[in-house]
Amino acid sequence: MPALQFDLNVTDSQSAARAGTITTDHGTIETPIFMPVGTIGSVKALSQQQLKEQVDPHIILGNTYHLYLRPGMDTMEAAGGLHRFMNWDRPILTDSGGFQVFSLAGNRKINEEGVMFQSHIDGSKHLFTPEKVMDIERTIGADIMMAFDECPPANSEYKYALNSMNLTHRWLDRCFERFTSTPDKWGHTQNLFPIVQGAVYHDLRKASCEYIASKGATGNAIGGLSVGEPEPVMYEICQLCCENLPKDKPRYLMGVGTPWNILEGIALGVDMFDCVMPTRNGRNAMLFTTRGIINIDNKKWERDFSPIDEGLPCETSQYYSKAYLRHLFKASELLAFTIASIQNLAFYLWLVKEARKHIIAGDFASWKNEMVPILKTRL
RNA sequence: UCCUCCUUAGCUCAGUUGGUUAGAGCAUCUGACUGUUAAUCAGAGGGUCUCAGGUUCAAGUCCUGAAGGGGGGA
Repeated sequence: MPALQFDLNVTDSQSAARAGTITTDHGTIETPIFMPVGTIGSVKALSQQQLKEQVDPHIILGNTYHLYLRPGMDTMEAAGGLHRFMNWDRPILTDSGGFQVFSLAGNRKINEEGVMFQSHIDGSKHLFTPEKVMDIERTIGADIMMAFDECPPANSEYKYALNSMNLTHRWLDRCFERFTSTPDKWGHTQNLFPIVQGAVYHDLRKASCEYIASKGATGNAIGGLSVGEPEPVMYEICQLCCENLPKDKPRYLMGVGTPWNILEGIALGVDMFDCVMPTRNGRNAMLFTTRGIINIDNKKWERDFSPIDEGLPCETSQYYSKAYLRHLFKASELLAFTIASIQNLAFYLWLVKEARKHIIAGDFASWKNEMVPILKTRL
């Protein structure tokens, strides 16, 4: 079965930004792309219909750790995979759960074999190995499966980062071994993306990129960023990684970020992004708009009956006023979460689409430099 | 027009045998949130302790009276 295909359409003349097309069995993805996070088989607060009609993302995320714990693989198997279970016919990418095992699980023991951890739901003990994670991601039916990695904190010392990176590389070998020896589970092609680690150390990052590139995967990810390091460091490491990863394969910067993080990432050569920020912050009353950031909880919006974001081509953003949305938040109405999530996701998708247009037009970098201060503005 | 209970933050209420600067929850306001354990978390503002006297070194707390309110009895 043909693997995922990446066609590089245009490269920006002013920066390392590029526009491409990823083709999967569940449809094409135009890059650069932002992928909404749907951890447990749902982009929180949105129905699949709302997601398609109001946000229209080419691809969404699911999470191995969360889906494995609930509903569990028996149900996933019986459902015929996540696409059928949630009735989503576009591509799905699954994070491997490495991030969760290290950031969430209370008790965990890591060794060469894998990670022993306790469920945050009922405290039950589980073992994740690279092989097991591959099996789970096969069963979920992800179009893009992420390798099982260790995500060390930003302030890791060199020795820890080195050992962690080497372990991630050895686990990567095992991921590929399992991946290549098992068939696509549900009739569509599945891909495995490896993840660069190495914390903030240049030599480690470079070595990791080379190792990851040697696997010849259909796409590559940059992990271990936006985990507490200063923004300039994040950009610096991101640039180093982009320069050392294959040009002809999509590059995925995991977990990033703010709207300006995304534009800066695109300028450095990143093609794919995901982040909980638009949905989580949206549920906490923070709106990302074409004019800047709004805390819709603030009293200043109490009688502002203008549309939520006049500059955004999204029906929901025009249909409801700021004052009404503020009222919904103040009254703890569930509709608030839906509207805010639609606004933020539609804005993120609009942002990467605009970026793509400007890359193709050849003026991405100068457009980006104009946009960043606007995106950071507090309204 | 007899008895009894109550009155403390916007709301509902804690406040010890009188003893630092009268507290909580909710509400309000303001932040935070980056491969989702998050409709979460943090901070701030807000009080003539119903009013008027009195006792005391010291009164939200004890005494007297008034006002408003709840309950009960002729």
